[in-house]
Amino acid sequence: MRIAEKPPTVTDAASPCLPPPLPLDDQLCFAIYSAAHAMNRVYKPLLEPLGLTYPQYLVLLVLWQTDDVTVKDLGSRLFLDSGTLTPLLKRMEAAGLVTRRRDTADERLVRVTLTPDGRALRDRAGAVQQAVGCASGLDAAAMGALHRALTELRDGLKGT
Amino acid sequence: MRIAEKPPTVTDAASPCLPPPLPLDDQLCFAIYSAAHAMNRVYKPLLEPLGLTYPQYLVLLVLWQTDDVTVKDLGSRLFLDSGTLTPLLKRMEAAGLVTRRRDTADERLVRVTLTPDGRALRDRAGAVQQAVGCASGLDAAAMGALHRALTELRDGLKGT
DNA sequence: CCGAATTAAATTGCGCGCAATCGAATTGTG
DNA sequence: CACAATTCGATTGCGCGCAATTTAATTCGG
Repeated sequence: MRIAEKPPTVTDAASPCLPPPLPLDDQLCFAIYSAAHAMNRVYKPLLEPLGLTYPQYLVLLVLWQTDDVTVKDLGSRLFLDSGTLTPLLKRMEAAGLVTRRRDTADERLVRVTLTPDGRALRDRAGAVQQAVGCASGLDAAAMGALHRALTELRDGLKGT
Repeated sequence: MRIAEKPPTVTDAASPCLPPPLPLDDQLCFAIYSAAHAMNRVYKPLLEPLGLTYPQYLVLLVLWQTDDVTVKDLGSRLFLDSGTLTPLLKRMEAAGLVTRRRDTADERLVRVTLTPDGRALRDRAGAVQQAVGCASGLDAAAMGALHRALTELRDGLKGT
């Protein structure tokens, strides 16, 4: 079952015991991979004036919704672990955007909170989202369908 | 769940015409971002027995289709640059999967070719793709629609 | 021809992303 | 209470991914 139309160059002989690998451009994984990088390349120049990387922007999205969360909470929301988040949060703390301190009741937990500077960046995020939405070139319905399909795929893969 | 004291929303009043940022889970960029990482997490244990990372696997997908390509060709097909590909290809060369040598006619070019070992891995790639296809939990039609939408999005973002 | 502009890779530096491991704190069990 | 198991975060090591710069080869303009 091919995902896209038959590619021009490669001709598959009638299926042997093991099928030969699908060509690159027919594979869903590469469509996701390359779209993710393309998206990151759009965000990068928009976030640079805010002094943010894309993952740092995601952390702020969480904190703007729910301030004062643990590293574990952040990780479960962003699907990242402490190996990624700890140094990232330290850089954000050094930049004055968040504070990190141990929970007094349970000293295993590190609670992450917004500083006024981190909270202030919220105002400039709307323009970033708007710019990316325009750049996507998709209408709202297509974006919605894409969003649902990707979320379903991600959650399906997670269980596996 | 903390008691919600009203945050000092000086900023909301400051720019009333700009909408507040969408929540994380509503954003297409995060759906793509998290789906890409989920996909990578599925591939990793499947590729590990082959001694491959996912980007290395993508390089092989290109070479299995078209052997003997330049680094630049690889980059344009995978949307990667030499800063990523050069060390990656050196690791693949060290692993005995590809050879890298300067084009005799134009010494600026580095031509990448499969070794017998690299070519042999092709047989084991079909099983990997099959396993991922099953893990996705999507039917062929949904995968096809997703593939088309992502490719359109990626190419739309590229021009921007 | 010769020098300037262009092109292709390599290199450097930095920020993820994750597996594996560790140490400290907490919880569970007898 | 003791003590094993669990949980959380930090740390280490490695492989991307990309911007910026460098070096070498080629092409172009005069």
